[in-house]
Amino acid sequence: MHPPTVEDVARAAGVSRQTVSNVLNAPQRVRPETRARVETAIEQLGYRPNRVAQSLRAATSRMIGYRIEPMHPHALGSIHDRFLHALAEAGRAADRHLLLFTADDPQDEVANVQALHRAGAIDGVVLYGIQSGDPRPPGLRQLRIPFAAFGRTGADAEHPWVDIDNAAGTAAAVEHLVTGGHRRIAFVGYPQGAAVGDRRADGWRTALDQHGLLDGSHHLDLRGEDSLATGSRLAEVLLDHPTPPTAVVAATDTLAAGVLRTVRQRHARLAVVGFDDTPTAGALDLSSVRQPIEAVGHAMIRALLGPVPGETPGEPTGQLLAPELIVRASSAPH
Amino acid sequence: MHPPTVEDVARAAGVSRQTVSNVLNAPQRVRPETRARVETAIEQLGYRPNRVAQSLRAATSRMIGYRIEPMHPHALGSIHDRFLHALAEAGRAADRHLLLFTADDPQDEVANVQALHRAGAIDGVVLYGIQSGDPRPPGLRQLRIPFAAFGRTGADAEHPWVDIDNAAGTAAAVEHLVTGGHRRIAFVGYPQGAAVGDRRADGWRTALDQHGLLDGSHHLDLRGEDSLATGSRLAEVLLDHPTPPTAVVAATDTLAAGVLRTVRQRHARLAVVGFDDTPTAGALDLSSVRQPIEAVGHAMIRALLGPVPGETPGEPTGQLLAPELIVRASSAPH
DNA sequence: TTGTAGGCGTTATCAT
DNA sequence: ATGATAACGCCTACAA
Repeated sequence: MHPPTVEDVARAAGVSRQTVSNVLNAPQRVRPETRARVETAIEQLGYRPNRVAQSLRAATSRMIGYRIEPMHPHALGSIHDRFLHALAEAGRAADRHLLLFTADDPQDEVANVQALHRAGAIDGVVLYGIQSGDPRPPGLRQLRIPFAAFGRTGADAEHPWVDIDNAAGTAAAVEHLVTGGHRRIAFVGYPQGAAVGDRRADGWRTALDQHGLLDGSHHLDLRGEDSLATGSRLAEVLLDHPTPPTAVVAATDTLAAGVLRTVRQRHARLAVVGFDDTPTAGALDLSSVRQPIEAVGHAMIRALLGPVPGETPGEPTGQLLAPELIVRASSAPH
Repeated sequence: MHPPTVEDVARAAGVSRQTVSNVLNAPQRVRPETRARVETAIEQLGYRPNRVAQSLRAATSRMIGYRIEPMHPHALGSIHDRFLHALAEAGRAADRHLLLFTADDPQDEVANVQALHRAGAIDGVVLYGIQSGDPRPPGLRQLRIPFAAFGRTGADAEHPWVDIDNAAGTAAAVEHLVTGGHRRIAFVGYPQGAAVGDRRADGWRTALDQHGLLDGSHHLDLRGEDSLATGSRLAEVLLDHPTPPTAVVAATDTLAAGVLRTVRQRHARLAVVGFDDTPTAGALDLSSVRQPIEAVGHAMIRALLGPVPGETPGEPTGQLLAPELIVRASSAPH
């Protein structure tokens, strides 16, 4: 009826509880003969150590908290799905499971994390959607709750984080387009001030500059909210310019999709590269910068389980991962 | 340092551990005076009952397992995000948390669930992406592990399930279009044999029939894989027909988006309604049938925590929820 | 190499 | 109304 316990296994194998425990936790200390007997009993009974008892005993839940946010209704597709799966997969490799919880806002998130941590339900937490000046890292640090952040706040020296090298992504897009013969390459991004958006703009600008293509291209840097309509509208602006670009680097696939729509409507020629490699990109045959999310997942679990931040000050706390450009038809040389 | 325990609270309040426990679990049995003292101590120490100890004691983890699948790369956007959040939110209301795990396939999923259940890590599991003939429900039933399924397998009498009334969704779309004056309304869906797709086709056909509009509309029922390209191609076929439809009901937003693309390219007039109300629909101003995912989440938690299946045979085990049509510009009357 | 004892934090049972 | 005892299943000493 109830799952078997060490006691049951011990009885079945004719040994004591502790020998069973030893077989599992320190096999070398048990005579092969006895071990075999115990292992057979374990097999036959289908015994699994009770994780709850283990947790109580070890004062460790082997659970990692993760706040699942309501979906942004305007986002055409995000990498959140991929991230969560990658995190779960990375957790499996480290014998950790994810505990999902909800919260009303970042403050509430910290409060819920504290409650879960005090209750012994989680050992730490992974933070997603980090913004500049995000209150969660300092909050959790003060509570001395282990965490790792996906993204940077601007004050990241004191806690573990993992981030994508956004600038490298747009730079790679520019390289690719320059190689394809393009000389006037525009950028369509979201408003200045958003950290991620600014870094993506930086990569574009820097790469252009390295090829001496930056002069007089101020009209080629357009910003707006992250939506299909905005992408569409900004593409109109670009195409209507006397010296229009021949290629566009977009800060997101959503913006890129908007650009593509205008391009198709006007039968214009304009190479486009997006960012994030969402399913939308695949569907539209849109070249896109792909974030190495699986690697991020592993890095975050490692960062979280690694040395406690603050204990060895001065150590590197962060990790920057390079994205990869996926080339599709939208940026094929004419 | 370590979180406070009942012991600490008891000491602080000058009572025994059990009185503290009583204050929390049977307040009426404690003298108001004492209770107040204990509650103050709890407050001051920030005491939270240790969930792990509670679980060990109660032989219940208050955790619900959920397998997170890798994202389908071709899906333009799915309701999975919404579903997972809804489930977590519903769980919160019932003092349950979700434990995420991964698996290679349905078989592996059942095996992992069994392991987690034996280990006391989860009390039950929620099944997503149910297919006809899905092996998971019978597998879990045999293992006597509580579960609830989102969707139906075709043999659902013996376990709790929650499903969307897919036929009602497409029927509502047809009603809407008929009201708008349309007489030739096509259906674009995925191949026959897929249960969900067939039900959506059924709703379309039934509603058309009720209005006497079904005659000679065989050429208006087209199927293909769920992709943008397919939607696009099938729209071409429809528009090229001597008596083309004036409206289309699509089985998914992805297919609908493909239809829309063709419509725009050819400057054709064709009302379109999609299914799932994904972010894509919002971005394209596409009317779409919205699944009541939040309600599904609550229903599933209730179903899971409800009476154990099989104990009271003959009871209704399932629940069918009606979707809602979201009207946008794509189906506006001409 | 194997067994005995104790305790992780909680709560139900039973006494006072 | 409150307190002592025991048990959930496991594991880390320590003892034999």
